[in-house]
Amino acid sequence: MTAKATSRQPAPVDQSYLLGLLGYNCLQAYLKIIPQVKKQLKRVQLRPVEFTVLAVIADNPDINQKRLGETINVSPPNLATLLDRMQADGLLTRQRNPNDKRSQILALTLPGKQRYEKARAGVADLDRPASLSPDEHDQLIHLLQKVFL
Amino acid sequence: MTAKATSRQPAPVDQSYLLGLLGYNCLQAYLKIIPQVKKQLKRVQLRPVEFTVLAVIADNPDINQKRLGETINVSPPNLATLLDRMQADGLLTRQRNPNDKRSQILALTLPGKQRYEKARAGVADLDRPASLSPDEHDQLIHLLQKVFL
DNA sequence: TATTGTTATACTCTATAACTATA
DNA sequence: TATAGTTATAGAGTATAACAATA
Repeated sequence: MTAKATSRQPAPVDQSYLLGLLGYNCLQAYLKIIPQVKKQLKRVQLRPVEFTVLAVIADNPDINQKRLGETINVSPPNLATLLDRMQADGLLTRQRNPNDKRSQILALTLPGKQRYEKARAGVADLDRPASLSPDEHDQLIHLLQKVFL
Repeated sequence: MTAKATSRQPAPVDQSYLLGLLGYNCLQAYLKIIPQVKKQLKRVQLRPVEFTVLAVIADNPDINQKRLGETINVSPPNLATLLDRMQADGLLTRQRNPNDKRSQILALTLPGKQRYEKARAGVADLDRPASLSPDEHDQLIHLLQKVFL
C-alpha cells in the first residue's frame, strides 16, 4: 500500500547497513509514528513535549523541575522556558517548596487536567501501528525499555 | 547501576502512562543511544545525518536527491542545504542526470568514501546496549522495521 | 560549596512558501 | 501541468555559559 500502485517501481534503496543500526531504527520508527500524534495534539493546542509534561505531573503530584527534567530528557534552561509558557497558558502552577525554597513544586490546574484528559483521548491507541499484533506491540515496548530504563 | 548508588532514592517517577506509548519509547531509546554515536562521529567531523547520507550514497551509487530524501526522511529544502555543505566539504559530487536534467546524481568522492569508512569503524557495535542479548537486539530491530518499513 | 532554577543566547533542526529548470 | 531541486525564511528544538537564591 505504498509505492505499489505507481506505474513502475525503481530498484528499492539499499539501506542494509543503516538498518542494522539500532539508533537509526529507533529514529525512523519514531518519525513514522509522531506525525499523527502531533496532529491530534494540535487539536488541543499541545505539542508532544507539553503533553509529556502534563502526563508526568498528572501521575506525580508535587514533582519538582529537576526530577521532571531528568525523566523526560529536557535540560533545566529549556524546561524553565517551557514551563513559563505552560504556566502562562494556565495549564500548571509552580510554587516554592517550603522545605527547600530552591525547588519548585509543580501541579496541574483544573484546565491543565482537562486539557490533558482531552489529549489522552485523542492519542489513545493512535500510536499502535496496524503492522504490529498486540503481542508484537507489547514485546517491542518491552525491548525498548530494556534499552533506556 | 543508575541512582542505586546514591544515598537514598526518592520514590521513582511514575511514567506508567507514557511508557505505554510506542512513540515515547522509541524516542527515549533513541535519546539513550545517540549521544555516544554523536561523540564518535564528531571525531571524523560528521553529524548523524551526514553519516546517514554517506551510507545511503555508498550503497546506492548514482541515487538522486529525491530518493535519498525520501529514504532518510529529510525534506527537499533541507536536503539541498545539507548537500551544499557536504559538497563544499569535499565529501560528494552532484551532477545533472543526462537523461533528465532536473535530477541530480549523487556520488561519493574518495575523501567521502574514506571518511565514511572511518566513521563506520567508530560506530561499529557502538549502538548495541549491553542490556540486550544479541537475540533481543535482532528481535528489537525486526519489530522496529515492522513499524516503519 | 553544592544544588535548584533562571536568563540570555547561540546553534541546530525542521517546516513552509515561492522560485527555477526541466519534463 | 507536473516534477526535481533550490532559495529564503521562519519556527521549533537543543546546547552552553553566567547568574540568583537557597542549602
